[in-house]
Parts: sequence; structure tokens; C-alpha cells
Amino acid sequence: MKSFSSKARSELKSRSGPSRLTEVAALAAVSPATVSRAFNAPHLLTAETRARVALAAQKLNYLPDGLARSLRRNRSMVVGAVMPSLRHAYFATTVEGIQSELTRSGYTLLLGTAGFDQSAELAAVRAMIRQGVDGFVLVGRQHDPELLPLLCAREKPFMLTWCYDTTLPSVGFDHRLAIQAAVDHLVDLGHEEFVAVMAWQTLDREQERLAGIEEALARRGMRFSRERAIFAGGSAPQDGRNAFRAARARFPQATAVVCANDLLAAGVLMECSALSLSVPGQLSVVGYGDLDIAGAMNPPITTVRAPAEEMGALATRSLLAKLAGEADLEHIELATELLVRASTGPARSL
Amino acid sequence: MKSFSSKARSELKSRSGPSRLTEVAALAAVSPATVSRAFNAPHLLTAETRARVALAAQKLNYLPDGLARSLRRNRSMVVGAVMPSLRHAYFATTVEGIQSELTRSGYTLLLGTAGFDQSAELAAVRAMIRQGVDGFVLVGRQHDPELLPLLCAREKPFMLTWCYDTTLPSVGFDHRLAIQAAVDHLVDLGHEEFVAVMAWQTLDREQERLAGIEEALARRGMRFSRERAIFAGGSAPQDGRNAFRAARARFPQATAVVCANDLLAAGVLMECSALSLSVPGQLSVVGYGDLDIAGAMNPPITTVRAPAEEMGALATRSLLAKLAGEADLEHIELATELLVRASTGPARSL
DNA sequence: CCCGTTCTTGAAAACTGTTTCAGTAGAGCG
DNA sequence: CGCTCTACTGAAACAGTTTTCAAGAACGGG
Repeated sequence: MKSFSSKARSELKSRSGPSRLTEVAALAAVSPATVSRAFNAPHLLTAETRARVALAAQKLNYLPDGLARSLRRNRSMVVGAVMPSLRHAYFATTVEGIQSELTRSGYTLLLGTAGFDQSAELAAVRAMIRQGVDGFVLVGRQHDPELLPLLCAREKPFMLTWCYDTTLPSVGFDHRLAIQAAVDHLVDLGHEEFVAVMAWQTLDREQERLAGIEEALARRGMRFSRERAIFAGGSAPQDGRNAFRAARARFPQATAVVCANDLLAAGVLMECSALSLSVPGQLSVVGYGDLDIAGAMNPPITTVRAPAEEMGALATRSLLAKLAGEADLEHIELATELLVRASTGPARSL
Repeated sequence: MKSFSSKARSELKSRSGPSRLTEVAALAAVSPATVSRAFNAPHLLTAETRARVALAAQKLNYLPDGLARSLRRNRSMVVGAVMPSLRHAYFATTVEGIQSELTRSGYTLLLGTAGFDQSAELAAVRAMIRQGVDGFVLVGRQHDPELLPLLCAREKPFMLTWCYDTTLPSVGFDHRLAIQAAVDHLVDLGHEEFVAVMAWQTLDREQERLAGIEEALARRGMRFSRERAIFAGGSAPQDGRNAFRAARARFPQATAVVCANDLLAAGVLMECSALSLSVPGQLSVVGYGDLDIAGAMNPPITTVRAPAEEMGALATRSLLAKLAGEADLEHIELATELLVRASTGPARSL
């Protein structure tokens, strides 16, 4: 005991903070290498040594320093995700999916938000590379031109979510097909005059949706002119409300409104209620994304369910597989589902 | 040129990955120390050396390794946040507040979700400590008993959000006062028979709200029995709907419903609409939190605005100040605001 | 011209684990 | 008993920075 106390005193050198590997080693009377093995390759040690180390570690409340370990191993067990925003439940839900999959495998999440700004996204990715993340989960196909080269140069595997692409590792769904289900549904109900309420003009996903609307109508022999798409410049209910007012001013005869997301659709419904327009009696409205709000409105909104959480989870699983050196699906296409609710009905007879 | 190429070749040793500090040093023909200074204390160098290093770094596409730097500096420029969930816009918004404040100061965010489970929260914090985060932003007052001792032992500063406490570093508001504003409003409208629709029985915030309801009524000479609080066991609209159905079965004469959050309130409204109960004609409903959904419902829900983003931002600012060694406010109390909308009205005459 | 400053730079130690390599002890076998 | 083989452990190198200390250069004052 005496030998220990003197040893410990010389080791401690008045250090007070959290304990180091070497202190555990000293207390357990083994070499640092052995302590390291006790944590990383216990099968290499005698049961007795292992127990001694475990006891010492516990006594000192030892937590290995992940930075040092990551530095040496060149592996940090952290993955980075950059989302446009968390205000929209869409992406927040995707983050939940990422999280749950990561913690299952002992990984941690470094999160950034970039607010639909490509250079902010690039900056976030750079910062994360410096922090040594092992891989990335990103959103969408549109990025700063420097982004993908950077990821390649640093050999950081990544997965894209919210888009399906055969040339890039991605998990998503076809925004075109998804919205076409909604449009088809409206056409089946006899609608002929459409307007669209979209969020951001510059976003690729929005453009795809728009193309989807055009295509679906074209297939049924109708024409959708791009003027009939109003860009709200935001995706809060109030934006939808304003956009719909503008749309209605220009196309009063429209009987069907296709919205780029459920918040916009909720705004449209609010305006309808203010105008005493009956939904679906006089006007049918479809949303996109299946937020809580869609089911809660009165009437509940017909919408397309986007597999937000699944995308996060599957992207992460695929990424982790890649990190583990296993081959895994790189291009995953998920299905969407049209949820027919009470905001859509037969076209009013004119 | 010849001397460089041979030098470079010997340096490179067939390494192909991203470049190191020493490689930059070699290319710029200076010592590693100088390169380090070029990044961290440029004023110590001649303009000429600085330029040479900058050029070399750019040529090699050099990004400093944050892990090594953090290890040496004992400072990672990462802060950790553990939220109960991101599905609820409340906490997602708080994360946004944290994020924006962090990026402003060059910090990065390590995010965890713990789903209202204290041991999961503890595990997340442990993992983050291993990853070397500099400090924490957490939610609420209730934690695993080991959590705070752990943070103290590791000398990790932290801030609590969504609670106001004079003994712990925290930024929040008084849940009691907040809900009392709503209750007072209802009493002013002549309501006497209350029920409450709450989410989780075990949550401290819920208990405070409940206490707030009791107190507000007591001050006005009324008594609120705890049986009149129904715990939905969740906070989706559907949970609120079910809970309200149960509440109504037991207290059919109630004219006012106080909900612990807006999603629950939305559910209550849905059930009312299904029962053809007019709101606010026959029943007044108040929510809590000012989610999008509250303003979008029909009628829009009277609710108490919770400063979710501000809490995140202020907590972060205070944390960063502490990390910078500056003293800063440790106990910040924010105000809430009652948003009177159309879901509340005079008590129906019995 | 010499000495004390000040400025700029480099050498080497440090940060904390991991991993390779080599060595020791014990077991098994002839 | 000696040899080989295996199982376990330790010494030392290593990961990529930062930082301390000291040395050399330049410079001004006396």
C-alpha cells in the first residue's frame, strides 16, 4: 500500500482533472498498453488482468479520451449531417431517423443547419471535416460545386437524402411520381382548372414537383401553364395564404390547389375559411408531406406522405455499412403514399 | 525545383490522403511551428513568411486536423446538446437557436436525442464527453442523479433550457406563471368548470403547469382537483383527442379545457368538431407553446407563446461566455405571452 | 563598436491513446 | 530435459497539432 501511495503521488503531480489512461495503468499496476487492450480487445487479456484494470478504471472514474483515440485510429465514430432547417418537421424527423440509427451503432451525430444556403452548407461540411467526422448525411441533389470534390478528396463517404439519384449514393423518392399521385387523384375527381402553391422557386425539389404536375396533367391530355404556379417565397402557413390569394386573383376559376407542402396547404385552407369558400365543396386542396397539421386541420388535408424518418434511418444504415467496409445499397428509392382525406372532392359543377 | 521534388518525395512516402501540417511546412520551407502560427497567431510572422505558408497551404488544399488541435489545446470548439426529441417543434426550434449562436462563434454542435429517458440522456452526455465537447446545453431540471456530478467532475460548463432555476445555470420561463395567464384569461371570461389535458405525468414541467393551474384558480377562490387533469401519455393530436374524450366522460359539465401543449389542444378541437361541440360557443380551449398548428386551426387556438428559439440562443450565448472565461448571466428568466385567439370565449350559460 | 532589446523562427516536448514488435512464461511434446 | 509454440504483456513509436524555450538576427542607444 505504501508503494502505491508514493507511486500514485508521483504520478498525479497535482493533476486534479479527469483521470488518464496512465493513471489507470499505474493503479492497476500494468502498462498503458494493457489498459488500452482492456477496452479495445479484452479477449487478449487474462480474466484476472482484465478485472484489475476494470476495477482501477472504475475507481478513477476513467473515461477514454475520444480525441486521442480518434487521432490515432483515424476514425472518430462521429458522422455529420447538414440539414436545411429544423423548423420544418420534415427534416427534424429525418434527423430523428439518423440519430436512432447512429446511437444503435455507438456513433454520435454532429449536426449543422444551412438554411437553404449552399455556401453555408459547404462551410458546415468543412468545419465537420476538420472535426474529423467519418461520413456525411446531406439533403438534396443541389450543392455548392466544391462540395462533392471536397468529400471525394477527403475520402468521406456520404449519403444524400430527400432525393433519388442513380449516379450518387442517395435515398429518396421520386418527387415527380409523388405529386402525380395527388394530381391524378384530383383529375379522377373531375378537376380541370389547377393552380399550384409552391415554396422556393430555386429549389430542385420544387422544380421536380412542378414538372410532376405538368407531366401528370399532360398524360391526361391537359396543359398546365407555369404561370399557374405561385411561389410563396417561404413555407409558413401565412406564406401559403398570401400565395393563394394571389393565385385566386389571377385564376378565379380554379377548382383544385396543389401545394408543395402541408403548411402552405394549411394556409390555403385558412384563406378559404376567411373567404367562406367551402372545401372540398367549391375547392379541393392537396398538401404534401403529411405533417401533423395536415391531419389536424378541418377538413383534414389530403396529402402525400413523405418517408422522412425512413430516409434518415436508411441513409445512415447505408453509410455505416460503407464505413464498416461492407457493400450496401447505394441508391434506395422509397415509396410515397397518397393519403386521401376530406380536403378533396368532386369538382364543383360550374 | 529539383531539391523540392526530392524533398517532397521523401516527405510524401507514398501517402496520398489529405495533407499534413508538416507537408505544408516542407513545401513552404519553414518549420511546422511556423505553419501552426500562420493559422493561429499570424501577427507573429513576417508578412512574407505568412504569404509563403498561405500559398503552400492552398496548393496542398490543407485543412488543419481539428482532432489533433483539440487534443493539444484541450479545447474542441464543439458543444453538445441533448434534447428530448426533435419531433416536437419546440425543441427543434431551440436547436435552431443554439445552432445559429454557435456558428456565429465558430463552434459546432454535437446533437443527441434522449426521448424523455434519463438514462439515455446520461449515455448521450457520456458519449459527448468522450468526444471532448467543451460544454452542454440540456433541457429541463430533471436528470439522472449521476448527470450533474459527472459534469462537475469533468468541469464541463452547461446551461439548462426550458426551465428557470436560481440554483442552476438555466434559461427558461416560469411554467406556472405562463399557464396562469391562460387560466386567468378563462376565469375572466366567466369559466368555472375546468379540465386539463396533459402529456406526461412524470415530467417536471407538466407538474409545474398543473401546479400553476391550481394556484391560479385558488387565487380566484376556486378549487381544482387533480382528478380533473387527464394525462394523455403522449403529445400527438390523437393523444389529446383521446384524453379529452376521457375527460368529457367524467366531467361533462366542463366549459374550459387547458392543454399542456398545442398538439393536444388541436386534438381536443378535432374531437369537438366530431362531437359538433362549438368552440368557443360551448367550450373554450387553450393550448400552450404557439406552434404553427395553433394559429392554423379553425378556430385558431388561444395559446401561450414559449420563447423556444430565444432560450436556445441565450443559453448558448451564456455558455460561450463561460467558456471564454467571461462572467455572464447564469439565470435568465424569459417572459411568455398569452396570444388570445378565437378558441376562447365567454362561458356558456348553463 | 558593444550591449541590451525586440522580433522572428526553429527544436523539441507535450497532449492522450493505439499499435507494432519483441520478449517472457508456461504448456505440450519428444 | 530441451525445444517449439502459444498466450500474454510491456516498451516504444506513432497520430497531427500546439506551445514553450531558446537562439539568432536586426536594431537602436551609448
